[in-house]
Parts: sequence; structure tokens; C-alpha cells
Amino acid sequence: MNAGRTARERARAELTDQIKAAARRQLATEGAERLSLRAISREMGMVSSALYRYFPSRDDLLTALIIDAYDALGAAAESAAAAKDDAHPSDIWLAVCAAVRDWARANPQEYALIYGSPVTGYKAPQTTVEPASRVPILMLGIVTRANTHGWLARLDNAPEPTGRLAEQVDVLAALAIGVPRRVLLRVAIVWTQLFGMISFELFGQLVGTMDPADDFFAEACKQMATFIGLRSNATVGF
Amino acid sequence: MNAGRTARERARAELTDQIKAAARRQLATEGAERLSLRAISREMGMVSSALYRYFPSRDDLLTALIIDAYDALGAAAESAAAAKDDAHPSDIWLAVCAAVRDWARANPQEYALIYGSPVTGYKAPQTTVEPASRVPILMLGIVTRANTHGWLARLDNAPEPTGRLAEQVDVLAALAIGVPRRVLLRVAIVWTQLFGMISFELFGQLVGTMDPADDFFAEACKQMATFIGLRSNATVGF
DNA sequence: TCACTGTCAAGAGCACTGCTCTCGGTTTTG
DNA sequence: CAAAACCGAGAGCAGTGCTCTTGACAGTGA
Repeated sequence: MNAGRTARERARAELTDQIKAAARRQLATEGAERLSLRAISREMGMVSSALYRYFPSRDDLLTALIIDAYDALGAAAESAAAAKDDAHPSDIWLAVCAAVRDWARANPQEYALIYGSPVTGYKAPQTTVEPASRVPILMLGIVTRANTHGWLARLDNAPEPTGRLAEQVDVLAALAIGVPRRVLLRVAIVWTQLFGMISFELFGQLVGTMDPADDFFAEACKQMATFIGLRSNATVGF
Repeated sequence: MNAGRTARERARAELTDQIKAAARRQLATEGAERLSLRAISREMGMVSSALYRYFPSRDDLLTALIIDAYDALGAAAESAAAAKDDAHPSDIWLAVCAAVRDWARANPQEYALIYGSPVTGYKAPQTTVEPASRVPILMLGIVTRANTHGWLARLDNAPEPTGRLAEQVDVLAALAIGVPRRVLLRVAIVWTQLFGMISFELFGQLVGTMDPADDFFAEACKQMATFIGLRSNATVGF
């Protein structure tokens, strides 16, 4: 690559990456709450104040880690979808759901960083919304392709959103041309179910009942895929 | 009341409550992460070390706040259900969902404390599981009553859980006598959807699409109530 | 070649945190 | 009434994010 012209710029980019790597390492073991700039600087053999040349504050480091986490999750989901490119949309959908869960289980602290409680007083900058929307956009794309191929159940009984809800659904409609609004509304519902279930698993809300959650997760994803019309009633009985 | 015999015991109980109240106040403005024992002691005109006579560590204070939060949420949900005691189970169900959301929106920091990312290295003690299960138990009770009155849709097309998943569902079955396992499985799915949706709303994941989420929440709850058979197909078309 | 400019790591220091320990004084108890 | 238990106050430790200053270095134009 050699993107940076001068040696100084290259060194700076490399050190920035090293700091983020050390921060991620510490994130995995200590958690976002206990992430300490001084500990990072110790691990790197630097003095703490030197880190402020690269990240003006702890929050800026967190922002960088948040963006990286969204991108890593999005990349994992997208590659899972690409690996099943010629499969049935319902199988692609289920593969994406599984990939999201797998990534979350492999990187619980990074998942908590983006889908857990936000840090008070920390305002997520606008730069995070684009990487954050990779997974939803991917999911909408799967539904859109299923629809254009005529593989989407009609869901005639599903209620059509009206009023303000219809306007809100239209934001999704712009990314899913041709998909009926009643389906998009359900996609949004299923979207919240997916991440709610993963959060419950990771945050320990399932212990005593559905933990370990492998079977529960698989069955829930199947039923939710049917719920949005990706799987036919005949297939699974719904 | 005068529960505590001696004056000292009464003073201790009162001061413990005052500390928790101050902590809750600070929680609402600063967030759990920045909750500071020293700030609490300042607000109370005490010295920080004196707090350790009442809570051996910051984590113990957090545990007390967590239990209080679970109890407050459970009480809010239960009173919402009690207020509609003679209504149709589906209306009771929807009232409970709305009450949970309302409580979460009114106490976002306490909600984040119990349903957000857990603090790393903090092991929730066993004393939290009983208050944590008040809402799920309440929900299972509504479904159970609907079933015994014959008001639950049969959901013949819903798949029956098998294998380990069936065993896990049986944990719920013990609290919902007579309700088919395929329904209980769906109750668990809907349970994760409800809290996933509330978390998304509170944690800012819905901005740009479904925010404000009033209509989305109401419609999602309705469709999910139908999903578990509380509302008939004819009512809403499903 | 040499001075100028921007960048860098280092160090001292500030205000804050959770937590421990000791010290007197008060309250409860035997 | 004396002993034991409990209490708040204060000092102090090790850690935190962050700021500011200092001296060394690299790149650049004269």
C-alpha cells in the first residue's frame, strides 16, 4: 500500500493501528468500562500522554473501536451471505443470522460496546451510523432479492402499516424496492428480535431457561424467517 | 412500622435507603458507569469511607440498585396487569408490554443497568434472579389463564420443540400448566423481541427509522401477541 | 549546510476514583 | 457499669483521564 507519503505519516498510521489493537485486546479481557489509556500505554512501552497525540480523548478511542466493531460485524455478516450467494434467500438469511450471533459470541465485549448500554454523556458521532447500517442493509437486500424472484410469501393477512408508521417504514422501502410495506414492518420486528435474543444470551438473561441457546436461536430464526415470508407455510407449517 | 428494634438499627436502615436514593438520583443523571461513591458521600454530607459501613463495595451498591430496579419494573408490570384484571388476556398482555416500555423510558439508566451490557468482572449474585423473573412469570401467567379459558389460538401449524429445546421449554411449562410447548417456545421468542425492541429504542438503534417508536412498538406488540395465539387470526389477520 | 517549522515522547502535575486502616466517640448489650 | 459492637472522620494508597511544558528529532526551503 504505502499510502502515507512520508515516513512520519506511515509511522503514525501504524502506531494508531497498534494502539487500537492493544485497546481491543484489553477490551476483550477487561471490558469497555475498565479500558484504561494508561494500561494501553504501559503495554506499548509508551507514556500515557503520548497516546493523546493519536486519540484526543478516551471517548475518541472508543468511537474508533465502535466503528471498527460495526465494520467487523458487517463484514462477517456480508461474507456469510456471499458464501451462500446462490442458495435460497431463506438459507442466506439464516446464515446471516447465525453469522451475527457467532461474531457476537466470539467478540462479546465489542458486541456489548455497540449493542449494549451506551455510555452516558457519550454522543455517538455521525460517522458511526454508516457502518452500523451494514447489517440491516444486508438483510433488506436479501428480502428484496427474494421478492424480485417471487420467492417471498404474500402474507396477505399481515396488517399494512398506516399513518406515521407507514412513513417510517418507507425509509426501509427506499432500500428494498418493491417489497410490500407490511413485509418491511415485519423485517423491522424480526431485526429487533434477533439482536434482543443475542443480547439476552450474551448478557446472561437466558441462564436457567434457554441457555445454551443454540437450539433456541436456530428455531427462533426459522420461525422469524417464516414470519417475514422467506419460508413458506408449507415448509415449516405456519 | 418501626421494624428495627433499636434506634441504631432504624437509623441504619434509613441511611441505607438514603444512600440508595442518592445513588439512584446520581444514576439517572450520570449513568451507572460514572456512579461515584465519593459523589454520593458528598451529596449526603458524609465522608466517603463511611459509606463502606453500609455497602462493602461499589459492586454491592450496584447489586442493591439492580434488585430494586427489577422489583420496580416487576411492580409496574404487575400493577398494569392488575388494573386490567377482567379484560381479555390479549389486552392484559398488551398493557404489560406497554408498562414495561413506559417504565424503561421513565428510568432509562435503571433499565440499562439490568438489561444493558453487564459490568465486566461483575457476577450477578443469585439474589437477583428472583426479582428478575417477575416479568416473565407474569407474562406466562397471562398466557396460562388465556389457555385455561380456551382463549388461546391452537397454532396447529407452529412447530413443536424437540430434543434439548423441548427440555428447556419445559422449564417454562412448569410455570404455565397446560400451555402447549409450541406456544411456550413462541412466548420465549416474543419475550426476547419485546426487550430487544425496547433496548433498541432506548439505546438509539432506532433513530433514522422507527424513532419515535410509539406506533412501531404498538404494532409489533400486537403482531407478537397474535404470534403466540393471544389474538385470533380473524382479529388482525395473521 | 543551516536555520525554521511541525511533530514527537517524556515527565510533572491536577483533580478525581475505589478502597483500607486507624482513631476517637457513641450506642447497645451482658 | 463495664465490655463489646458500631459509627463517622480522616489520612493515605494506588490507580484513573487529562493538561501543560520541555527537549529531541525529522522534513523543508534558503
